[in-house]
Amino acid sequence: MNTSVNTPPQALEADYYRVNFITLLTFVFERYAALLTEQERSFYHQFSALSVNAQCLFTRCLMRKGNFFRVAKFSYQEISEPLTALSELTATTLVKSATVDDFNNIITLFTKPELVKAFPEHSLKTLKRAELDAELIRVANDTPDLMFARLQNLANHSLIFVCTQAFDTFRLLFFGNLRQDLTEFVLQDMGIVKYPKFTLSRDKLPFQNRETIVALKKINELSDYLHDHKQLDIDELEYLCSQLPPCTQQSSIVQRRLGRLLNRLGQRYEQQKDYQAAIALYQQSNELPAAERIIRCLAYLHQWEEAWERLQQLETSSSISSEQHFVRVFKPKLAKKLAIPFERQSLQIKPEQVILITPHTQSVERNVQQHLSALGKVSFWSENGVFNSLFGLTFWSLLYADCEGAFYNPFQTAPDDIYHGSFIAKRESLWQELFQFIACEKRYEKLLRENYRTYFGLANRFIHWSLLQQTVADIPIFDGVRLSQAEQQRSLFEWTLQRVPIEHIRKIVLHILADRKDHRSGMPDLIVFTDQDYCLMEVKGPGDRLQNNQKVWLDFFERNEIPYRTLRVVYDENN
DNA sequence: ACCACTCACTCAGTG
DNA sequence: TAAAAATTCG
DNA sequence: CACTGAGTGAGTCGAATTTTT
Ligand SMILES: [Mn+2]
Ligand SMILES: [Mn+2]
Repeated sequence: MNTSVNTPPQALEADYYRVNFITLLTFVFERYAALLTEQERSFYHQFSALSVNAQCLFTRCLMRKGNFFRVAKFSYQEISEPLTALSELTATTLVKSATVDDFNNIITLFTKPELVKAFPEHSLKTLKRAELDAELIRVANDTPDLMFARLQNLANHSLIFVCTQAFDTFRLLFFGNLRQDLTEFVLQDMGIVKYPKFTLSRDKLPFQNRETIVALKKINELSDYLHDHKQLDIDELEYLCSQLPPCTQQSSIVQRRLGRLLNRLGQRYEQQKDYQAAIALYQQSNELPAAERIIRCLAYLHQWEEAWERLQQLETSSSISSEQHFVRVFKPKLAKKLAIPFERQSLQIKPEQVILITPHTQSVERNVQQHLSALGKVSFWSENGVFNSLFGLTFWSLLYADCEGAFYNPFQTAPDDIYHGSFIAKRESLWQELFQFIACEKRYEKLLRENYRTYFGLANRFIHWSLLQQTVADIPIFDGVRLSQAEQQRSLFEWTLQRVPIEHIRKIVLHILADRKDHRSGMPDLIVFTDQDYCLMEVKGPGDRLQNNQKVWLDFFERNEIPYRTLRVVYDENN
């Protein structure tokens, strides 16, 4: 795969991460001092008062995974005396020496051989690591202090606990989320990720009150918990729900993330067959597919009238493709239960084409690509990548418009309001201008090429540069195809512009624009190029079926005369 | 039911 | 959002 | 004594994860 999206690494200062950390802290403190707790302000001030050495050590801890560390094991060139720096840290409230209560967490800081040697009186040698941990925890019930002391000794009394709560708040305020961390800085410093120029909003800050911060941190905590615990019974779910932040008149970001969390909790209740509880959660959610799930739950509960009522309401109120599709599918089922007459309005989608090919170890999609190449057809496995990329290239000027509430930190890959209903309205004049501009096919094609060249490699949520840049030479399958030199080196981007009518591209990206969230996925697996034509091809292996969002896209292709087909692969067992 | 492997080496037991 | 080095287990 | 099989310990490997820049 081509890697020319990147540039060679730059040299960094020895304490680059400390500098970045201070940048982050200062950024937040300057803007949000009023929203911080006393503890968080003290976090900032205590850190600022540390020696450079101690600042480095503390930052190193925060960059690592977990809350517990064994500083004696750290070996950093730029930290001259880690244990001295550590004593400086333990004198503050930033870091606490580990206590016997932390025993369970501490043992992971030692390797298996170390533990075996440290506790020769217990035969640990033959145990697997997980069993070893469990066994140690078990025997530590009898003599916890002694065993903890032995580990703390072994580690030169450098076992510490670092509470990340305060830093989490700073991260949240800086990034607007808790997914991103200090690595964003270094990736940018090294030139591995480059961002387009955009101006940060300064007047209106995204966080206006403490409640928003508390709510988001709690939502994040519960989400993580759900992620790590796949099996939860109803009591546990109830306990989680009792911790949910109130959803009264919250900021839009809380609304969205709380909605997603409510949906996940609702799904767990559905798995436990507690549909009443699930409905109660979905009703508080404004995120897809809450409305659909409520109706499905009502159906599970045999509350047909209520379900019918809500379905009809959804049919008239929602213009979202996936919800309309749900109505189309579910309405006949409910109507039948209620003995209401209805006319079925099914989608007009071309039937599957069946193909028999010899099985390989590769994926079905690659198999089909190989098959196509034998027929002299060039194809790329692009899924949503190509058209989302063309979306980004088309609407680049909207995405990076200088607009209040769009960009809050230097590491965003899309404006913050990209999924808001008001996204276009807020950029109305630019939008009108651009719409006029791309009305002309020549101009539009030129714009796409220009933006591709000008912005190539800049981080953007919709644009997958490395995919656009791919050539058949990057895909091992095409060794047998006879292609001209030019075709061999032609990028997917070029193939697309040369084969796909600009009118088709425009229709598709406008459709994505109409609902950036709902229409970003479900596009076919392959884009196939023939002499003059192209075709979008969804591949289905044995047992695979068209998903709803795929059907919606195929329906769109049908109505807009965009060439597509669904290929059903049957493996030839004789080979 | 168990689970990295190889390699060189020791050592007790056997004929 | 990349790539390589280091660590760890088995 | 020659041979065997069990056990040991060191070193290494691959895969997965974590850390670094
Ligand atoms: Mn697919
Ligand atoms: Mn498929």
